[in-house]
Amino acid sequence: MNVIEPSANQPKWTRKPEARPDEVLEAALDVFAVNGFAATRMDDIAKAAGLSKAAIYLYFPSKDDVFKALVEQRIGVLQAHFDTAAKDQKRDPVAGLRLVARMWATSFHDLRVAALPRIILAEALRFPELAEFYHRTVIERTQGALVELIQAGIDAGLFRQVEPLLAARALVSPLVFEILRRQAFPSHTSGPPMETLVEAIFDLFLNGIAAAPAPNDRGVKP
Amino acid sequence: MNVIEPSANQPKWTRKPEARPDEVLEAALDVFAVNGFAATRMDDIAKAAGLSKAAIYLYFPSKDDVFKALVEQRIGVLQAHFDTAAKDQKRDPVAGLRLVARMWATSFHDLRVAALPRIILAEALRFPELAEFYHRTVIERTQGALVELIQAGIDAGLFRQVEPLLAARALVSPLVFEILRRQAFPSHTSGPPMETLVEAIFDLFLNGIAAAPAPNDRGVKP
DNA sequence: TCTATATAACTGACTGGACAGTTAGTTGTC
DNA sequence: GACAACTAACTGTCCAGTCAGTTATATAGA
Repeated sequence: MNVIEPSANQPKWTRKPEARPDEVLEAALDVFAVNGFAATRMDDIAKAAGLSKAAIYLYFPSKDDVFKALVEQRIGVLQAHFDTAAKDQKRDPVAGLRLVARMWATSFHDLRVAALPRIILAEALRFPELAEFYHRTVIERTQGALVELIQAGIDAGLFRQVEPLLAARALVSPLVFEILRRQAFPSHTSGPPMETLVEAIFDLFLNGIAAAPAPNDRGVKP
Repeated sequence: MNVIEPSANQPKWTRKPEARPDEVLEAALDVFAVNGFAATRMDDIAKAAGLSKAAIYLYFPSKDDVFKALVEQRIGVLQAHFDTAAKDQKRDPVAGLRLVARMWATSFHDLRVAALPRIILAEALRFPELAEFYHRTVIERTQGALVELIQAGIDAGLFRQVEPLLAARALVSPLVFEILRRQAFPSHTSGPPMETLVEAIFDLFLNGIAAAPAPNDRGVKP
């Protein structure tokens, strides 16, 4: 929560005005992440950005639009990561899947960004187009990449003949679940750090889809 | 969305007044499920219950309390199912786990009830005590039951030496995920009905934790 | 280098609508 | 006629969005 302050006192807009929209979005992310959408006041965002509420309306037509712009900004970046990385790895499906899982963890290392999926979920009814956008840009693409990798693994005889889409969700859902869980129940967030957890989830997943003699069988007691 | 109407027209309170709180909660469930918490007006609930807004305040002190009462009412029932069933099945962990998964599907067959987890997730920040209550009554208990079953399975040599808590979440999360997904992205809800999906998810899960020669290996192509 | 003027960036104070919660009074029942 | 069940209309507050005005910057002319 970095409130932007014009150094100490006087010069009120020495900062470059063309940076303003991004500053507003940065502040908005801080505030939305803590309060969710509905409970966030434009005044809060303004204060966090070191501006007055009216100034925000110079750059964004409405509160809704601030939120949409924020999501598009952060999600665009995130999603680009995913599918370039996935494409690179078509040769080695296991490595590809592991990479996607790890990127997931690092992408959501910023807790403010991790709050976005929760907020979108919460506001999906109010912003069907936004939900649709998120689905198209993030969910479908990630899913698509995973499905391809899993299918490649099946074709190569590395994985069992599972339903790829189902398997993709089996990998993603514990990760999403964990993110949501940590936010909704902050008092029950003991346990290993995200990175370790991702490895464990991935191992379990891999064992679930691995062809008969599990290639990764540490933990098995014969 | 069954609006309660005093049959046709006149007799305005021939209904038993002691049924009123439950009628209000029933109506509230209808409305909250569609609109979420914040966007639901007390007038909406009142209308759905065939009452005036003021009448609701005769039975509940505030909107928050209506919501809390609703959650407690619906969740209490749901959770009772889970752990009795789980206790019965300690002898056969696989059957026990399968039963819990299936009960899950049937419990959330009522789409209005399925909306509750989403709403709680959305409002967790606003109602930390409610989130806490939900965690205690639903999450911890379900998790506890699953962990016991999984541990029993490991002890019996049926399952690999996995982290039981992690495995429990690996089973639950795709189910929760599916429920949330269907609500947030109603336009992308093709695919098999919940029941079929639960079976598929369960099979995949079972393969993930099964001891070396998978006891359930339909789907494997040698 | 020093005003003067134009204009860009911004703000304080306001408006209007929505809605949770209240109250004074009405309608029905026994 | 006494009491329970209920309601219409009101109150107060909160907040998104607006607007009339203020403060800084850029440019120009002297």
